[in-house]
Amino acid sequence: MELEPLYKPHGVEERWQQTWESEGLYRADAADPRETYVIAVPPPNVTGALHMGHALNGSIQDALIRLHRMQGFNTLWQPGYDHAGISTQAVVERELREQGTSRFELGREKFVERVWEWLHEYGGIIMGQFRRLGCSLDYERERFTMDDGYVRAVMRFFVHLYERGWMYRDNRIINWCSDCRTSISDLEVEYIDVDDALTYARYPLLNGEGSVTIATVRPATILADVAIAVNPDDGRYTHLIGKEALVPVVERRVPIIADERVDPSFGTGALKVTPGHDPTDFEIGRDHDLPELTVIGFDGRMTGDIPPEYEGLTEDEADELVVHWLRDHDQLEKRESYRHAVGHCERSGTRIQPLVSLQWWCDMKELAAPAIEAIESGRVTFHPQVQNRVALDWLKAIRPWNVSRQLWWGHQLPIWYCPDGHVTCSETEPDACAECGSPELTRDPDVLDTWFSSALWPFATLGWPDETPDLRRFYPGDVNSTAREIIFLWEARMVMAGLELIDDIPFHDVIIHSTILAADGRRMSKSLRNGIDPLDLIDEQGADATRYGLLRMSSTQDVRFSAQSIEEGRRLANKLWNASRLLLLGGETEPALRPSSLEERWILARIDATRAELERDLDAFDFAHAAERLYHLTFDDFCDWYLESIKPRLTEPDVRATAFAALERLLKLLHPIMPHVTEEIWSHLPSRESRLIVAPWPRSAAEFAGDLNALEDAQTAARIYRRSGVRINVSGDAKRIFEAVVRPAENGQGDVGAEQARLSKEIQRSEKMLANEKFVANAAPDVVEGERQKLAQYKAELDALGN
RNA sequence: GGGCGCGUAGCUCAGCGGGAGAGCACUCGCUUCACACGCGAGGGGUCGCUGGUUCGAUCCCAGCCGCGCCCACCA
Repeated sequence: MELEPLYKPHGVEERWQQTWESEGLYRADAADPRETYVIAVPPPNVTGALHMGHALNGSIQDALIRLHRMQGFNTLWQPGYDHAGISTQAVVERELREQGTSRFELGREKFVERVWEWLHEYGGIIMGQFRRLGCSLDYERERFTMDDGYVRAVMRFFVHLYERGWMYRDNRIINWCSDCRTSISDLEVEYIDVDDALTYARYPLLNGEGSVTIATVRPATILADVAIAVNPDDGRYTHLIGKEALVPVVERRVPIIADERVDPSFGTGALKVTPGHDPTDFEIGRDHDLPELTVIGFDGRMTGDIPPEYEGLTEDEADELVVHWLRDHDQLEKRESYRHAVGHCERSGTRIQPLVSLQWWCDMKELAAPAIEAIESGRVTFHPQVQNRVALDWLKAIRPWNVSRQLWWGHQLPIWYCPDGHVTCSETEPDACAECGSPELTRDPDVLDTWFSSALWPFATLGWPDETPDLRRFYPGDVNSTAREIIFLWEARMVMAGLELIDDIPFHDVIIHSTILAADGRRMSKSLRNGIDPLDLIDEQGADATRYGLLRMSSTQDVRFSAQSIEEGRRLANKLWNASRLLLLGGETEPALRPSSLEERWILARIDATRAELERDLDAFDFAHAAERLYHLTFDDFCDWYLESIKPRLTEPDVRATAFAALERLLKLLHPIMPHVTEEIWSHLPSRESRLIVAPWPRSAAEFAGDLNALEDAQTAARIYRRSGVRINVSGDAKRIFEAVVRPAENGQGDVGAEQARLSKEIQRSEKMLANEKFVANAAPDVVEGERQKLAQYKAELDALGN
């Protein structure tokens, strides 16, 4: 094969991806007795396409998987998809709308069929895109949160919780999205600052003169008022507690009650209580046994026991009408502009409507306790560590989870009702009501929150609830890597579910990776059009460059996308390619460790030291430093010093054999991050016993450790020569290296004076420090000793310059 | 309102108690027979501001200014 001077990833990468997969090298086998290393991929939405977050996370997980595969672990990287209830349903509904129909016209059964059809046609493309990134997932194991086995796991989980007594049905206030037409969990509500008007309305007091004024941003909800509440310690109002007031418009008599949840400093200090449409009011209402009136329906329009002119109005229209009424009746005190945070559905962007609704809830307290213990004891650790606290704070303040969704796409609740309203909970369809034996059963139409099934991912993908060999072998897993925003939605719930159902944590380490922001520092988003498609990067620069770049720019915090980092990766791939060409163009030689000189032992020591550092980096999930380290090992150590220094001797068989052996090790270290170019080069090397992807990770080479500083004399001589033009005396190995590395052309640009001045300055600084008695007395001995050595070094170099 | 984090070279970021670093960009010199997607040399920073601790502070502490994220039922 012709080795061109420019490495072209296109074609090469696809070829290796196909080879690796078709040779079964991604496969994990439960019968393989070696120690396991397991990662379950965060299942992407089945409707989605690869974005920057997936690409970074894929690079992270694949680096870990490939490292451990080479280290001899039985590695499993589990692939699959999430059915993504709301967004998938929304995608198909949009298509139906475009076709002039709707899911209601189709009916539930037909609609669900339609979703499956849509998915078969357009869904599930990301695994192909992960392949293009070079991700070594065991693709034959692909799972879907809606496949038959998985549905069984979800049903089992629900029934388990029901039987535990943690799953209950209750009329409570929920977050209603009138666009998605479903409730959503607290975690899916996004608070956005909104400019509203704060309306001050006078409520006349009954049996007496005067009125009490309340402030509200939602005048329409006045129609559902059932009380006025004041803080018991608010002296302005204590005399009113126990009295009654008249609600405007509907002229309802309501009590004035005391509750410490009322903030005296807000508005007038008097709160209109609307349990049907406000979470705080709902709590107050429950504690004071107040009725829960509803005046806004699931469609966002006015409804219920209201004056006829309000029926069917939108909330905004009703607001206006109420304000008119107040003005007409001289009960409008004032309106002022008011900016505050209002909950919106993070998916549709619609303003959340707090509504009282009959829903299924999961009490999380007892599930959370073992998860808290697991994190506090360190059995599960988040990286970076600060996230442990974040997760713990949430778990310790955990609230009931509204798990039912008013959708058609998802896992329908395993709940049946008989005509008498008895509840039967069963994994499979029951014949009769568990309580009264009635055969007339109706299944609850709701489906479960998507995250309910996601919580089972680490073990449902391995066959749970069956005791499969895979489950026994590959559970618990090792690592889970994900974005920060799903710590609560997913990570915490996987830990809870794993501990509850299998009595063991699902993984030991959770990597919370960077969010890659656009170059302008904002989130990448479709609407802002500031996103970058990772597939474009792969096409333009190659998967290796993309992987390297993403890891290089990653951090423990959010980062701006850096095109330069990807570019750096491309140059690294090209550099490796050309370094290999240098050796290969001289003909094949069997790799063998036969170092006969200082510089040869030195590069082996450098590679080994980098191996150890790299292992530490990856162990700490510090991918940026891992990438940086490999870059410098390749460019500086391997190419600029080692290859340059042995070039004149590249015809000697032992030098060549050693160089190939050193290159082998270099390729191995780089493979987890840049799998394709390394495998490609590897395939050109003589005597390959296996693919690089499954080649053994280099063992530590302690025998070369003593040669780590071996190059120093030659490096000092070269540096002085290049800067000053002065050739200082070196001998032996150092002289040979010097001659090989320094080119005659570099002569003539040196400036002796500048170099002398620089050294003199350093000497001055060092001498001043050492003359400080307090420094010598107080500083750590090794620091003082180090400073003395530096001074001696500077002086020696200055002497060498002929001073 | 509570919590967390960040402000270091033109850009993107490391460093986090003893000489201010990397990559890119910039300047200069090299058509060196692996690579000009290269090699060598260099310019560029009061390390957000103000105090404090220390022999010594970019690094620790306090306060301030600016930016970001998360959590939270203030109508």
